[in-house]
Amino acid sequence: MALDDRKLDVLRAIVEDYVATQEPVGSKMLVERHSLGVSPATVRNDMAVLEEEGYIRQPHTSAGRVPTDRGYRLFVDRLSKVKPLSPAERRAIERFLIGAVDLDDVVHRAVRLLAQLTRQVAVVQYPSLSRSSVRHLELVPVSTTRLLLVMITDTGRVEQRVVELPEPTPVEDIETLTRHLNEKLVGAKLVDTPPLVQALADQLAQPAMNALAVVLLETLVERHEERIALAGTANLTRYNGLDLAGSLRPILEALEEEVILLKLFDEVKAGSALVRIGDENEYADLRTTSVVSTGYGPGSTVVGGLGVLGPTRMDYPGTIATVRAVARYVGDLLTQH
Amino acid sequence: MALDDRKLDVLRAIVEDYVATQEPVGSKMLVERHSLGVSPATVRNDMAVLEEEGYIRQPHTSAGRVPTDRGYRLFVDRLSKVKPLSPAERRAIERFLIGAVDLDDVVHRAVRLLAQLTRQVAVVQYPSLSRSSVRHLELVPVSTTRLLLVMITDTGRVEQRVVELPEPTPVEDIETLTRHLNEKLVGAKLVDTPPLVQALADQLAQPAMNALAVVLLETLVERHEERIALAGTANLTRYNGLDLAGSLRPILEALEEEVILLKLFDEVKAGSALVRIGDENEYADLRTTSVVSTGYGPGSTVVGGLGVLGPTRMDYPGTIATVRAVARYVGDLLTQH
DNA sequence: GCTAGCACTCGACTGTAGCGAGTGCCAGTT
DNA sequence: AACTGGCACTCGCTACAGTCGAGTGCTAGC
Repeated sequence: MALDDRKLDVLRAIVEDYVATQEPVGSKMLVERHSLGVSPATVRNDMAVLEEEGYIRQPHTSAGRVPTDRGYRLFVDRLSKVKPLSPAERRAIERFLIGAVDLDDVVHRAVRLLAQLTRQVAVVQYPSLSRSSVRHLELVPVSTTRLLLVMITDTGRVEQRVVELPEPTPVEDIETLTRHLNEKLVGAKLVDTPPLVQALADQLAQPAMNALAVVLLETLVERHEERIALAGTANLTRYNGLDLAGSLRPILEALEEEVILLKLFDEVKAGSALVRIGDENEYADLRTTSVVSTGYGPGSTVVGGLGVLGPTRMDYPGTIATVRAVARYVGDLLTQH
Repeated sequence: MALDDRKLDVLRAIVEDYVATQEPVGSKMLVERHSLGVSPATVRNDMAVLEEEGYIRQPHTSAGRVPTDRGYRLFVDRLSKVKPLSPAERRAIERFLIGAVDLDDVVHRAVRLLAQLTRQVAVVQYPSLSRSSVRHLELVPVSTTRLLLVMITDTGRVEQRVVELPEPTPVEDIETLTRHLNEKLVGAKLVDTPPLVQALADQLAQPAMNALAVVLLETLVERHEERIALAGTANLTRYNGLDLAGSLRPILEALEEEVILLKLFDEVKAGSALVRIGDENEYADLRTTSVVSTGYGPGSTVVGGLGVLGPTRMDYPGTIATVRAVARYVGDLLTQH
């Protein structure tokens, strides 16, 4: 059965009220607070239909209605209007991010800002290595058989690895190697480097280069080392109505697993927010939460993801607006650095 | 009044039982579970004295006794025997830390291990910059008026900063500068670098070097950039008997403040554990918790701190043993890298 | 198609009673 | 002098019954 406009209005009103009060909303309250132009009884009939269709449900027989995941989904897709950021928020974002001195700083500031503005848990992925390109490579001799490989990417990330050399190698050779590496690799996307590295190794046919190639290929490209920053876990205590051990612990545990967090950003695009509501989340432990995420990067490219995690009963329009705004600012900052 | 041996035995028994059961312990239980050789009534008299002296207290008139912060302090100082690590734990530590590939990896593994073994919140400070020395400096030109300063320390930390040059500087000059910097600074403790940098700036009297000197002095030395890794916040949900908003939130908030966490390691020494119980903590929000911390580093030097935070009712001997063991292994690992 | 009215449900809250772990004190024993 | 057994007392916890009220579904009427 198709839902007519009024039923959709009722659903919207239920979601908005429930998000605001965190209490099941009844028919009387609803007509009082929203000018729906009909009586509570009519609303009750509409509610019955909405419940039958699975958009809302009753916690107990004698309680008001609460949106289901499906109800939130409909709300997000069709009912919510975009909520523009207040000038105050906009200023807060600018002021907060402007003083960042390096990439670490940008990420840390962004994640704290996001947590503060949304009053939820914020997650920011560092610019992904696989999506970055090489700006500079440096080989630092530590001993005659060991050197440190330092790679700097265009997004400002710095990665280092220890390389064990198969035989003592004079400093001059290392310097030549550095020059060769930079000539070949600077400017290349990380995903495109493997053949280049291989070609270089074949061309030079030098033990040191071979060891280096192994490290480059294995640790930097295949096993993409991703990093994550997290903030606002204290906001989880705002969900009242959940017990400590039962509900909070699994969420906190999930938040400590980088693998899980990274999956949140798997399908993000720049500019538009991705919303996963309750059951739509891949991980069972996060099925009581919703995740709003988006991609960021210079222009409209995506070098990493950021987002917010909170109860399914969250202010979706506001959260979406904030997440997108912060992502845009972070992207802009990256182009400068 | 001096406490005789039996009263101290009673206190020890109370602490051990309370830590094990998390429930106030009464006189009857106590004589049943420990062979004290006296009757409950006698124990009650002893308890009355211990309470008068402030070592234990009654949550309610008709409840058993619970140790006070003062009671735990006495227990830690005089009553607890060192608990040696089980071979299983020892093996777990070795196996877990052995595969670490770089500093980040060491720190992350250590903090997770610590959280897992103690079932509490673990905190590990990255090797402090101010206590490290310079291994290598690199200047990477980004544009003609901007370059990236990368510093690698002997503990494996890599720090980078963007330097704005006052005027376009040719690449050759940058290379000379790099050579000079490394000649002067490599091997020096970071705290000792300011006069060296200043001398170099005076000697060269070059605009680029001056800009560089400012960045080096200000960001790397004066404002010591410290980093922290955290794990096991989910273990906070094990404290039952605390309410979400009232008790958990302030702790989670404190854990997100790097400044607060760093203070935990202010006075650590290598080899011995520092225990701060309840009220002894500087920050009001952590007055319901205890912190066991120690320093780590190659040999008996201290380059950073690590520790564990949990309820005042924690297993002090076990926690102290674990914290010290992990610190020793981390220190050893750093000497290898 | 909407509304007013009504009987019904059921969670939240309140007050009462009984239970039991634990205590303090005192008189008696070693 | 130190310890013990006994006893009256306290008080939090649980169970239970009763009341209240928000909210519902249904039906008859507009």
